[in-house]
Amino acid sequence: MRKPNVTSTDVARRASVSQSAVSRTFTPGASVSEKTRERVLKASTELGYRPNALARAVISGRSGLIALLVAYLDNQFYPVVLEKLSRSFQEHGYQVLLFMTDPGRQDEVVHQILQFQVQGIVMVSATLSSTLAKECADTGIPVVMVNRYVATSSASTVTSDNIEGGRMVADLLARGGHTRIAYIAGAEDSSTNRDREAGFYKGLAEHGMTTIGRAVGGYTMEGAAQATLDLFSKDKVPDAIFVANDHMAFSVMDVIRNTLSLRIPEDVSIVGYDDVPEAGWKAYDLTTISQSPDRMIEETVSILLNQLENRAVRKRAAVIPAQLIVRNSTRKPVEF
Amino acid sequence: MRKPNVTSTDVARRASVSQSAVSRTFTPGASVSEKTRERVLKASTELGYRPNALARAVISGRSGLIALLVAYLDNQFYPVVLEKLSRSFQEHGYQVLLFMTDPGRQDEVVHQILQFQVQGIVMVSATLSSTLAKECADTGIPVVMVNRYVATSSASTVTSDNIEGGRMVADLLARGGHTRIAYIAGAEDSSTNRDREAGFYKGLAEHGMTTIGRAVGGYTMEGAAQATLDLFSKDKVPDAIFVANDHMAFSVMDVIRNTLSLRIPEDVSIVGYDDVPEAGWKAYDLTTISQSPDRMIEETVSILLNQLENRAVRKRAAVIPAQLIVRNSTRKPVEF
DNA sequence: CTGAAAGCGCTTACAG
DNA sequence: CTGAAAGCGCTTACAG
Repeated sequence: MRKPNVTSTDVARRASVSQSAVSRTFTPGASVSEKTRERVLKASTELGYRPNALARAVISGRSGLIALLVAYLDNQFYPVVLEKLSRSFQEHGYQVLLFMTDPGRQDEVVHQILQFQVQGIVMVSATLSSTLAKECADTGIPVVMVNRYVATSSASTVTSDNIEGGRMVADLLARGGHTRIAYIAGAEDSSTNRDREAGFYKGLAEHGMTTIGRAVGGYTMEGAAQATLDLFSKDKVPDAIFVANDHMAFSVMDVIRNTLSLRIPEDVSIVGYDDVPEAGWKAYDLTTISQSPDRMIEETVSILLNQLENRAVRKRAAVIPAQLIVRNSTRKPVEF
Repeated sequence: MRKPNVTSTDVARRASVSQSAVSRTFTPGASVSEKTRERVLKASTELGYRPNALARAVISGRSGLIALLVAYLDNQFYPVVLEKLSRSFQEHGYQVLLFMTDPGRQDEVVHQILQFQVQGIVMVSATLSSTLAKECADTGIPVVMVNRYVATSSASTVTSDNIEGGRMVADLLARGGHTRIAYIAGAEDSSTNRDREAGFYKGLAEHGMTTIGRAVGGYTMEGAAQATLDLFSKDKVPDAIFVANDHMAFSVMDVIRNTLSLRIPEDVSIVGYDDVPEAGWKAYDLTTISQSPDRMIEETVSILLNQLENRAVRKRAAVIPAQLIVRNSTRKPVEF
């Protein structure tokens, strides 16, 4: 037996009150007498009534929906962020509309998003074309990009202090006595890669050093494996590699140990970036930089909710301090 | 400059047609002349009109929303499933509403879900109380539980053939010449654990064998680490362990190698379940059972969409064949 | 093919 | 506090 959808009118009839009274009962802060409220609640339970959130959204202009755009989840950093973000929005009374985007097809997806009257958009490691960013801004929908930075955009950004993070890695490797340092890049066009690399070179320069090699892994494990082989096919092989993120670093470590039969950290030190859960697993025990996902999420939610409540607020760019996590994939600096 | 929301009426006015004509232009299959359509489209572009999907949902009774309930994402199996499911629903024209649930608070969450008039619910490794399952059934909202099975429920289920999977593991270990075999369980009350364990014992029995020990890891890495220490603190230590899932198996392997200083597979063989991406990483190279997530997702989407289109369809229980993936965490059977 | 009109389920001034 | 009424943006018979 399938119940036809129960509406506020049905409840009103049963409780012998007006439809408005039913609506008020389910509107926090609306004025209803205790007696009316009780009758409405009783009738609602009996009929199995549940307010239609969609109709409410249409009339109130507040959908309670936040769109979350994610490009891929194989790098464990994203599930972590996704889970924390979702929980946080839920706790604040918002629902999360999830969109998996393909690079390049993001604009198409955003069109769908806008149809659903989302109140805000969070993009994780994905960037919005400037046209679309403007479109959102015009519509008054705040956009926060997490882990990516686009200068021209009207969107807010939340990123780790990638430049400082890169610098810290350089410092650790330099003080560890490494002399043949290499870098494995992520996607060349990503702001995270640019900043981590820039900070890394800056940090090396402070020690009067530079890299002996560079290869591009494109943020994939396969790319990183190939990049590693490339670096070790040269005359001068690295004694330390900074890999643009942990996800690639695991692949680099596997190749170094299993294909090249070298020891970590005795022959080569490896440093990653992100401090994803696997970095703490003993098989890798990877020295890395924590992006402090908790703080990133906190900032993201706070920026977005602020903009929802006070539409005058301008975009913001939050930079979360980087934190060095020293494990055993790197030789210890002498001072340690 | 913030555009006020553009509505179909605005477009109608600009295009000098009726509001109905605008609506029809955006309704696939509705009858509009080419001339009208063009005028509407032109006006829409000029004004930046986008149909309000929420209003459409209210009137048509089809929200186009599917709720996805996930309990946690730290086991990489879930992000994989989540990503594939989302993409598949998107491709079929549905949007995904994501809910992270806490065990025990699932009913509360489902109440919110129902308010959003979702057309279907997919629960990944989460179970619905029977009360709530009935509530959904009454409302005519199909529910599919992935990776969990509840006999009494009116929900459809999609699971790996966990019994056969467990049996295959037993067979592999028995034929590998192991004589002191142990089992590390997941959450005792989960159907996946029950079935994997039952199949495992059944398979051992076929070889006239049984286990020498059993410990409970509760599907967490910490629990699995402790379970491993417990098993190795007995007089008779295992030479093979079947761990209820890969996520725990990684922790087991770390403890065996780093804390107990034993070799895998020379001293102990390890088998997991799920074939998550990390199982293929060389540092673990874990023998495991693939749940064939692609096929699980395919079944899930197909069951749900079928029920949406033809409400007469009853619940279904799909069982996906298990597939043994032999890597190097296990001693090879003599026949190999 | 087209427009006027009714209606989806709700919120929210408005007047009492 | 309460109800009648207008209205959110849309779809969909209905009559032409």
